[in-house]
Order: sequence, then structure tokens, then C-alpha cells
Amino acid sequence: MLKMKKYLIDEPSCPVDYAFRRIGGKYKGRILWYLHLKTIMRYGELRKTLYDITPKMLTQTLRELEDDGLVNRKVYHEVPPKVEYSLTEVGSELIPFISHLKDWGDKQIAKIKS
Amino acid sequence: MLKMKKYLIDEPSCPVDYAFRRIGGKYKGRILWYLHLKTIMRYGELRKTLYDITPKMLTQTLRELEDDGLVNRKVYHEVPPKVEYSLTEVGSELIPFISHLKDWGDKQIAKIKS
DNA sequence: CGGCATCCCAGCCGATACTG
DNA sequence: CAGTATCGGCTGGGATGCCG
Repeated sequence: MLKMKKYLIDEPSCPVDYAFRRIGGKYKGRILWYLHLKTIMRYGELRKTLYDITPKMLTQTLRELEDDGLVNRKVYHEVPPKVEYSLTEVGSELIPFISHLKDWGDKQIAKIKS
Repeated sequence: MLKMKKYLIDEPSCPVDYAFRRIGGKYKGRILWYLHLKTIMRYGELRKTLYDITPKMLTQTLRELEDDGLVNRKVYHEVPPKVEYSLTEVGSELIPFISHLKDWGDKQIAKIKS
């Protein structure tokens, strides 16, 4: 059976819940953030930056973000293959918030270390 | 063996990741948001508002938020018991993030329904 | 290079029952 | 009222290996 696009199909009961479900998951926040910083990133580049991610999880996460309309996937039909990822318009709208969250995280980390 | 407080102990590799881990989980976003809207909420009130949560998950989630320093827990030693929850200073600093995320969610939901 | 296929596990989460 | 206790499942995620 084909896997369903759960995020798009579920009736969201609450916008906060809905939003968290779209950017939840172990790596989504970081991927969105890195794509924002570098504008365009190749698969291998993302893999190096998210050093602790497996290929399977990277592909899976990128597909979910793509299905949810948050990132673009551009395939170059060359040998060797080349695939570029970037934020969509909708994905870019999330950046200010992730940025805010990052500042908050920085502050908390600094507090712990002091 | 005692369960460790994973959020406070782990060395965060990235502030974005760190922040997401502290507000991740199925209900944390909504709980923080509702506490912001109502300032102070009792256990039963939260349970009614988060209509689809079980007592176990509510308690567990509130404890994690408390251990992470995002919510206050105030116990009144009366009969019947009374416990009030509210945001801490640190927790309040997350509200702009959640608020904008909510707006984004509203927009996306409206887009889907049109 | 950028994947996909398989197998597997931890821990998140749910259901239900009980208590100070 | 505000929780605990126990059991169990589901699925997000990890490890490994193969492919165009």
C-alpha cells in the first residue's frame, strides 16, 4: 500500500498543532534553517552539515518537506547525478520564527554553560 | 534505573535542534499556547482544553515542561486538591515564536480549504 | 552522487484501572 | 481533583546493504 501524505490529509484541529506537525521531526528545523543560510544546498552538502543523519532519514525528511510544500527539489539529469534543495516561498515564511527560536536556544545554552 | 532528564543533560549540538527538542512532543506547543492565553490554568482545565489527551500524557508532558523550566507548578494543599500551571519567564519568551507559528498555520489551513 | 530496500528497535504515546 | 500504575502498540528513527 502506498504511504499517504499524512500532513496534508489530516484535518488539523488546531493551527498550533498543525504547524508543529509540519515542522516537527528530529531534523526538519535544522534542514530549514541550513537551507535558509545557504539558499541552495546539494544532497551531499546537507548530509555533511547534518553530520548525524543517515541517508535514509535525510531522504525521507526531505520528501516530507517537499510534499508539504516547504522545500524545492531540483534534479539535474547528469552523470554523476546532482540534486539541489532550496526553500519554497511558504518555507521561507517560517524562517523568522526559526530564527527567533534559534536565538532563544542560544540564550538557554549560554545559561546552562555559565 | 531512574529515567534521566534527557533535555537538560544532553549536550546540544545546535541551538535550533536544542530548542526543537524542548518544545517537541505531541502536546507541548498547544499547552504553552493555552497557558499563554489564559495565564493560569488548573490541571482539569488543561485536560478539557486539550480534549484528546490522556491524564498520563498530560501529567508527563507537564512534568517535562516543568523540569525544563518552561512552566510553573503551584500546588494548593487543600481538599479537594488544586494545582495551577503557568508559564515561567523563560517559557514566555517562546510565545512570540508560537504565536507567529500559529498565524502561519492558520494561513496554511485556509489555503488548503479554499 | 544520490538515492532505495530491508530489517529492527526504543521510546512515545494510548487505554484502562486505581488512589490520596 | 489531580493525579499513578500497568500494559501494550505503533511508528519514528537507526543500521546495513544495494543500485542507476
